[in-house]
This record gives sequence, structure tokens and C-alpha cells, in this order.
Amino acid sequence: MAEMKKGEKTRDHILKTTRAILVANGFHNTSISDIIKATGVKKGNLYYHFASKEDLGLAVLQDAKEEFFKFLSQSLQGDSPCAKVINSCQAIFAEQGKNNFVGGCLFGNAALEMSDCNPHFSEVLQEVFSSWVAELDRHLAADGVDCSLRGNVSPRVLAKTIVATIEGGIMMSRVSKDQADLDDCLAVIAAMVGG
Amino acid sequence: MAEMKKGEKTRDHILKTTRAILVANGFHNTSISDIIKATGVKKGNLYYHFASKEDLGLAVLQDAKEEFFKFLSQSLQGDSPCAKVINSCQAIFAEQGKNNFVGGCLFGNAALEMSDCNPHFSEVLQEVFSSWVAELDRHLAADGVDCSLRGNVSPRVLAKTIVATIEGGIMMSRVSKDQADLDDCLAVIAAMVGG
DNA sequence: ATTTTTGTACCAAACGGTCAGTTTGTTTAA
DNA sequence: TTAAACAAACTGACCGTTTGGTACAAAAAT
Repeated sequence: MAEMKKGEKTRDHILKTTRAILVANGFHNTSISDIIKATGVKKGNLYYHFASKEDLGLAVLQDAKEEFFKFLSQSLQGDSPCAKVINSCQAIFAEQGKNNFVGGCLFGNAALEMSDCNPHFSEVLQEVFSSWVAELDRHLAADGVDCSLRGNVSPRVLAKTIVATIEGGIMMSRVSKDQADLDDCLAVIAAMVGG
Repeated sequence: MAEMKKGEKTRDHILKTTRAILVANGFHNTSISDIIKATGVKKGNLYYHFASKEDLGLAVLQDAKEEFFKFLSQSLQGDSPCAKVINSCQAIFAEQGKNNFVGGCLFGNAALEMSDCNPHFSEVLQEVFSSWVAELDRHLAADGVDCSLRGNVSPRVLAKTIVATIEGGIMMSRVSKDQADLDDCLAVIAAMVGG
């Protein structure tokens, strides 16, 4: 942090502040002047650091992606592979509660808002989802894992479904503002991988 | 259809055409002039039928909601309660393939785009999700249903998770444009309810 | 006859983006 | 040591376009 040049600090400040606005309001419902107001950075300076609104949005997504995978690997902790996966899901859901179910998941939001109309965004989102699935798969495929659905379902398929369930659960809790939606999804995920 | 008055026909035409645009582009990325171009209806006429853009969006959502629950009850067919649920999920996923994974689910899209910034929208969305869950619950709670997770998970919790998984699966397939994402989610859902 | 429906012209505000120019920080050279 | 030179960082006025929305007269339907 201390070794950051002035410009880098400004850029990072824009990135982090804009991320908070985007996750709450979405891309198309966020204007450049919203970002200017929130960051305190003047318009000219904003366009000095980022070529366009799209460019800024993409940079925010990339920045969040890197942070997420650090968070993911830290959250995958526990006594068994199954426990790791369950704890990770729980950690992700816990973040939603912290935000009072406002905003949800930046990647999920961007997926539904941008994936059909902007290939640059969907490319990043594809990486996020596939890497996330791969990471869960890596643990679920480990030796000694015995889950109740194992007979019918491969670890990769299960991993993918877990990601889908997490995103869907976040979506539902965002509408209902109800912690129970996340708890229920977590219970089923735990039942699936834990047996 | 034939008994519709002219104004009703116009209104319905606006509703259906706008729905197609909204599901593809989202609410905030769709302008009034986009709608005018697509429908052929002139601006003054549009604002005769709908008080505002929000009012139109809400009406589209309501219209889609009614249609969805007709579709849902028709899709819940099969020899056993489990088969009904599985067939229904399959029918929903099949619709996504028809659209080449473009647009996804109008309700899911609106949930992530509008639920935090517009209470009128989130009210409708809450009804959609809770009624959908209730409908699945009704079948899963029927006698003779024996699912592999039954020991740990109540029918209602399972129903909720299925809806979350469907929405998450649609989200992922929209990004990847890959049928496999839906197939995989369906396989896990089938494994969960079917044993 | 009068209510419902439609077409056209128009508006202020907000939009994303540009640009000429100022300030600040860092090298280089005398 | 200082001053010139260069680049990086920043400012705010300004641009053309698009936005959601209104006014109102003409036309059609009842």
C-alpha cells in the first residue's frame, strides 16, 4: 500500500469505490456522475485512468475476480475435503448477510446483465465460474470423499451444481432479504456432499 | 384473442414484444425508443397504455408471471411426484435451449437488476419465487416420495434449493452458452429427489 | 356524441465522452 | 544547488446525443 504511486492509489480507489456502487446498482443503472460523486475523482481524471465506462467496469470485474479467488482459497478450510467445501459455501453466504442481502454477487449480477451484450464481460465471467467449479471439483474428487449422491453424480457435476445453487440462493435471498434462503441452500449442499 | 378490443390487443402486443426485449437486454439497458421501434407503436400511444417505463416493466413482469404459472402447472406431469418435479425442471431448461441461452429467466434477471432499487418489482418477484417453491413443495411432500436426502432435508427446503439451482444453472448456461450446465444441474436435481 | 385510441412535435435533464490547459512529481544538466 | 525539461496526474467547462416524459390535435370506435 505504502509503496503505491499516487496514480496507482487513485486508480485503486476508483476501482474499489466503483465496485461497491456496481454491486448495488448494476452497470447500466450506474452513471459516470454517480461514480464521480462517490469517488470524489473529477471526470477528466477518471477518463485519464480508464478509457471508457466499459473499460472501468471490466477493470472492476477483474479486480474483484482476483480478490475472490484469494478469498475462496482461504475459505476452503476444514478437517475433510467435504468440510472445506461446506465451510467455503458458508463463508460466501456469510458475506451476503454482512451486506444485509443488498447487492448480492457481483459476478452473478454481471452475468445476467452483461453476458449477452458484451463479450468482454462474459469472457471474464466464464473464467470466474469455470475456475470456481474447478476449485471445488479438486476437493470433491479427493480420496476418501463419500457423498450421498456419489453413485449418480461426478465430482465435477456436483461442483458445478453447488456453484449454481450458491448463485441461485444469493439471488433468492436478495429478493426475500431472508437469511433462511441461504441457510436452506447450505443445508442441501451439506447433505449432498456430506452424506 | 378474437374478442379482444383494439386497445387490448395493442396493450398485449406491447407487453409481449417488450418482454422479449427486456429478457434479452434488461430493464435499464432498454430505452423507450427501443420499445417503440420493436413494437411499431408510437410514443403517445405507449404512454396512453402505460403511465411510465416502470409501470410498463411491472406490467410485463405481471403478465409473464401469469404465463409462467400456467406453464409450470402444465409441465408438472409424470407418473410419480418426483417425476413431475424432474419433468418440470427439464421443461424449463428446454426453454433456455430454444433461446440459445440468450436472455435467461426474466424473473432472475429482474431479481438481480431491480430487487434492491425498486420495491414494486421485488414484491412481484417475491411472489414468483415463493409460489414456485410452494408448488414444488406441494409435490415433494406427497406420500410415497422417497428421496436420497429426505432424512436430512425437508420438502420445502429441497423445493427452495431446486428453484435456486435452476436459476443458478440458467445463469451459468447464459455465460457459457453450454447445454451441459443445464444438463448437469438437472442430473443433480434428479439425483436429489429421485434417490 | 363522446369516449377511446393514435400520431407528431416537443421538452428539460441526464447521458457518456472530449479536450485544452493546470498542477504536481521526477529526471537531467549546468 | 538550482533551474530547465519532461512526464504523470488532475481539472472543469463543454459537446452532441439520448433519455423518459408531455401536450395536444386528429382519427376511430362505440
